[in-house]
Amino acid sequence: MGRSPCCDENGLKKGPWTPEEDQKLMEYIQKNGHGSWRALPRLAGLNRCGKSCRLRWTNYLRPDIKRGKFTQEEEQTILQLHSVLGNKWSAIAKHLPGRTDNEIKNFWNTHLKKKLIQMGFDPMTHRPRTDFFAALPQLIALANLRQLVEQRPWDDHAARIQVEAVQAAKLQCLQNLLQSAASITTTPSSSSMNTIPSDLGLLSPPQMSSLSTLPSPSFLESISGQDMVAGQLSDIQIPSSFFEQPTSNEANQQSDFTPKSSVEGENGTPKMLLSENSLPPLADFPISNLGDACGASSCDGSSIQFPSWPELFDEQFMCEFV
DNA sequence: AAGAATCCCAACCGCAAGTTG
DNA sequence: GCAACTTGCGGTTGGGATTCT
Repeated sequence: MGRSPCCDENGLKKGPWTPEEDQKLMEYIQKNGHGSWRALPRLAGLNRCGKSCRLRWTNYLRPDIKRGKFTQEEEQTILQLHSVLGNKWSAIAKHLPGRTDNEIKNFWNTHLKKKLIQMGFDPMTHRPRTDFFAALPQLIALANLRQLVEQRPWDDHAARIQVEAVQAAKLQCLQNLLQSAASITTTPSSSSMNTIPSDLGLLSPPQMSSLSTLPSPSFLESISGQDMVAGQLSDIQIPSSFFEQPTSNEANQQSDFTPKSSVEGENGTPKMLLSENSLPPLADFPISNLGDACGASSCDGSSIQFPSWPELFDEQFMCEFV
């Protein structure tokens, strides 16, 4: 179970701070500074561990702390900094005077992250989500709901959503297969024909451009009927990096967003990562789950089971693609 | 009105980096 | 160089508040 909690030692108090404790801590620090946090509780007459005192001070009692709702400007700043720095909350907090890393982290986890996901963006990369199909059932359900509300028969617009979705699913699948083929030529010992490792490299830019009809935020916006996703868009601005090709700096940052275990092979040699000029991976979507209400993210680095060719591609589609 | 579900955030946990002797 | 100690950081959680059914 790991080491025992520091505050369990000597029966030190845990949990919410009382106003009396706050008062003691504040008075002591204002008088003497915090000095050694470990020694502070004893000197201040508090039955807490130093760590608890430090957190209470830095996250709550510090006089320069700004409380209350985050402003639009702060929200914008957090989004921009997060797109560059990732989950470096303390670094982000340095750019927001009066805000603590904990507060920013909470705000991110409870508000901004959800907004980005709802808008179809990957909150870690700040780029359009590649597992958009995970949200497809919800989108279709919403389209249905809208139809019910308006008491109208299923209209062309909603039908078009389904057509586009199927088309995009096919493109997605095709890309996976192309990746598979590429991996076979480069890694002969790789997995079986029907199991595509999701950490493969990407298609080259020309190949990618041929798949550029895959869903984008504008697509999401278009299928929203101007009121579904657009409602979310109205109160949040899209970070400037969303539709740009990644810069080399961004590519370097990628390692911050990716758990080391999924980046490095067992012997520590790096597996194929995003190339500097590539778009984000499109292969994270488990096709076999199409139509299921999936979780918020499917970027789990696991393998993807593929259905057989005939199930997915009719001749007409292949002709269109070719 | 009441119970269930969800949201929110203060606080905790544990790891890693930095410091000291 | 090394071990012990301290501090900082990011992820996670418990439980109160709020909303939904």
